[in-house]
Amino acid sequence: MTDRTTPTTDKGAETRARILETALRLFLERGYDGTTMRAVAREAGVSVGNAYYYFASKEHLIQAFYLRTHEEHLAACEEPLRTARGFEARLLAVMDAKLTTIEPYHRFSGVLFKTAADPASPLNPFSAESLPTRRESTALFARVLEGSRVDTSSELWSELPNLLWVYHMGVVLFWLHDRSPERRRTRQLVAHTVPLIVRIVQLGNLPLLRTLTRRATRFLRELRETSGVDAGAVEPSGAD
Amino acid sequence: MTDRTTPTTDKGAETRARILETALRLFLERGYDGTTMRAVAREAGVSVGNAYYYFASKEHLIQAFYLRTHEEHLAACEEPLRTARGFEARLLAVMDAKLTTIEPYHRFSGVLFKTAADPASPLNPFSAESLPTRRESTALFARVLEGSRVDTSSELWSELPNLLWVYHMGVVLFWLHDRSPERRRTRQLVAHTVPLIVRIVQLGNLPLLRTLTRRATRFLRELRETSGVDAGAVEPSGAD
DNA sequence: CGGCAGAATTGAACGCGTTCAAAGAGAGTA
DNA sequence: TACTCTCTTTGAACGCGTTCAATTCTGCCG
Repeated sequence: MTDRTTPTTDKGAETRARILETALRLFLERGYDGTTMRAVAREAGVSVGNAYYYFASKEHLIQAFYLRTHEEHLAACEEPLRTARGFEARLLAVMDAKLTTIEPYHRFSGVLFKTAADPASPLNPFSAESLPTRRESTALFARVLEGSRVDTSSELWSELPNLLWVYHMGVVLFWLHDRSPERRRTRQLVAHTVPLIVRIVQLGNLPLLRTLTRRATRFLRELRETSGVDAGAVEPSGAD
Repeated sequence: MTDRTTPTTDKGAETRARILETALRLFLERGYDGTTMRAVAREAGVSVGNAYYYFASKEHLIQAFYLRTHEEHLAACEEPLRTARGFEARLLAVMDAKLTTIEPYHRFSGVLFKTAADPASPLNPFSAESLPTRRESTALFARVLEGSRVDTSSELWSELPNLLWVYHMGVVLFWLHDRSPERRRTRQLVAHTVPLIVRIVQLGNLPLLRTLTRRATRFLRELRETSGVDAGAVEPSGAD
């Protein structure tokens, strides 16, 4: 959860929202380190203690960002996933939407990732706390496949949504370190790697590579199942 | 660099070493957050200000850890790389050495990675500040290839050391989140992925896959060259 | 109306990482 | 010895995130 206390009164909910909006605004204006909890409280018209009544820490305010971009990304994918046909076009659309969605937050994304990378942080993408979000993301990639003409008999089929999620995390990692204007290099990375992925998935069905694919798939499943934070194999038909 | 000031006198060098050793000991005893700069200074018999004279920040003390494990890893690879033959055996040996080397630091590795993940941090593996270390690592993987019987005519040849370095970073990332006893899951990951990598490299030379390999290689090189922090293509013969 | 329980709010205080003006120590020079 | 320059060391002070005992607000019951 993002907050320590879910407000029970309307007034409380309003205070909480005011603190959150102020924090997000200041983060964008001054960056994470440049924003103090005292400043957030002052500009929101409350005391510091009150901010901590609704948010357990400064990091938890950042988490609100993460959730916001995630939801924006889901929304931005709706239209392309309804219209686009073919694996490549659909994957490209989803990745493009991701980069467009997170672009405004690049300047302080370092802090976001910094806390997200900490295995103990609730922001960590592998943590139990962010499991719902991860499930939604994985389901998104399942939908990418669903509308594609990818051979569903492939051994890789059931593991592909998870693999694509990992790929997408890798792209975000690259994006974080991308200092080129308008994140052109990340755009290039996507433009080059998406067709590559499409080709590899196709090739995975060749008789020559069957054994390799099977071994890889079996290991991936085992890895997922022995993990404490399994997002599950996402069957396109079962995804919501 | 790890320090702000390189001591010019013997006494200064001694003080610096005492602070560093105390810090590393306390980090292991109490963890990163449990260790205060005041405690480090007290136990080292100096003032807080003095600690900051030699180390720009608490994070810079952590960087000493990183450098230490890196050097331990290089040393641990010497013997296997002299004796082991074949791509698979050599890569396995290097990865095994890595996991063994970093194991003692797993309990506070979260903090290490947390700061390392920040693009602005000097600890960041992609930063200019850690370029020398990255070069050494990449050269290590070049040596893995050097003693192997991998077809050097492969388009992939010159990019492989960099790719293996990225693979090795991925394994470390996995390791950070691995809560299994003795990091068994990471060991499994290596045991399964190393043979997979060997196979893929071999397959990359098949006529059928030539085009794919060439496209991938060209993009990798371009990516590396347009990057501000290029570790360079490491030719095995030129590696030291 | 009075009283009360729980939610909401306060702000002083704590411990932390970090800074900096000032003082000390030591070596070279006249 | 006295002066000076640079390297080293000091510790009080600053601003930060965070905590918590105390207070105020709010709706509800008798």
